[in-house]
Amino acid sequence: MAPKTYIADIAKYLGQEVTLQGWIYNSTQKGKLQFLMLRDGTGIIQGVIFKGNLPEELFDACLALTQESSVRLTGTVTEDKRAKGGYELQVSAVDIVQIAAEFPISPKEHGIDFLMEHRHLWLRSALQHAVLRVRHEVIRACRDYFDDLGFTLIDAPIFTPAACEGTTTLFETNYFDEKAYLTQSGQLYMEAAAMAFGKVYCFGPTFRAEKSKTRRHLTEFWMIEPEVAYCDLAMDMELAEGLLMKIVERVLENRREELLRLERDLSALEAIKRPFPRLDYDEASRMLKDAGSPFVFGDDLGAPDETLISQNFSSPVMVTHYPAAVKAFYMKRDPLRPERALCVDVLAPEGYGEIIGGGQREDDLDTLISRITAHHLPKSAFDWYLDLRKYGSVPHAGFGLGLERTVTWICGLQHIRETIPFPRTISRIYP
RNA sequence: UCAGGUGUAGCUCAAUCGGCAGAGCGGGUGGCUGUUAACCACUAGGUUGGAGGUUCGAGUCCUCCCACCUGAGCCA
Repeated sequence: MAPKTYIADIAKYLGQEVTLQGWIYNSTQKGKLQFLMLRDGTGIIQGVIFKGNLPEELFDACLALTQESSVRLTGTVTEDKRAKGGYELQVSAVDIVQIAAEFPISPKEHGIDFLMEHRHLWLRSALQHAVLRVRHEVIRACRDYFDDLGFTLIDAPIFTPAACEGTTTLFETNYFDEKAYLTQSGQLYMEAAAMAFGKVYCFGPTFRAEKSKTRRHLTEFWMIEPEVAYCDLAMDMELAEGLLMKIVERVLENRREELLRLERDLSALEAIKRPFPRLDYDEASRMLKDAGSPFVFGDDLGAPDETLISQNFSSPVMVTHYPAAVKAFYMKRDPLRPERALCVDVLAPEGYGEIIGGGQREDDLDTLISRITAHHLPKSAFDWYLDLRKYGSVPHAGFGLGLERTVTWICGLQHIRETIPFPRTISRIYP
């Protein structure tokens, strides 16, 4: 009985007989020869079937193998320059697990809507493997980064009683005949956790019911949100900068092959260096005005403005001190310029725009109460949050990193939707 | 919600001025011992997004509707 193995480990078995278990990625016949491209999730290898080496009925049975049929192939591993990857399997036995029905996704071109309609099958393709493996690496880098710094992972709830930020749209659910909402951010809960554990982060899904139809938006996306007690804006920015460096270093170290398959320009990632450029809102405004943007001083930066600024730098740009009026109620004001918030947005380079938003939180009870009133938020829903300012309030800060936007940038993709296994957008909840 | 665009075979797309509904791929059948999106021959495959209208005649023009795409606003 030949040992079972994975294609990723095939080099160890050169000259030996092994059994591989997988699916037919593509196949082609040439008379008495058949070539079966087998994938098993770890890689792809070509199986060669020659009529003279097999019982005739087995050779004929293999002719019936369709794309994505599941098979166990047993054969000898050989080296062959003619094969992609350098190795081949000289097949001696075939165990057909199932003959697949006609697979909708052929090796030829398809439109994005068709592919998304078949997302559950599209995941089998090489490019989607590459993107989702980079996603996995980014997640691992984030978790390792915070874990190594002594942070505690504290999961935030997904059902929440009220908006974290009053302006945006919430998904409403019926929670035993009461209204509940899907979370827009774990931040307020992380503030509670930071007062308990000092350094914390959460990593979970986030929901926004905004009717945004752009390549940067999903209705369900994942965020990594650290929160640190006794932390000011400058320390917060150091933390964010370190996280992004860690992500970039790790994907360059471990996912080079996937990035190259995605035709990512690696030099753009290799060019990223600390310290990242830091601009305050006034400097950013001047840059936009010089570039001829219709930007109005006092407004939030629009998507084209973010693109314009980030294109001027090879590393992510940190834009700070936005007008408090355009930011959330919990942002702490700059004591030197009370009309400004102690906040930071990090814009990814190459025009990718905002991937991080964060800053220092308002830690004074009375100020926070007046902000909640001014924003017309239901105070009763925030009683627990206000308790954090009553019982040992300290300066603290944190940020949220949008995972899919980060992966879009790292992979150099045009659109965010391929960076999550099953995207949810305003027009898609299937499959 | 607003602006622009698209909708034709399973998929990707053609169809001139309003004049016979087409190709490639994929599928099926046959051929080939080195294919990489193979190649060659044959073959099946259509409610042109939907409903009205104009016309001798509509994939094409008009009205309404639907779906999707790309942006804006909002945001990560």
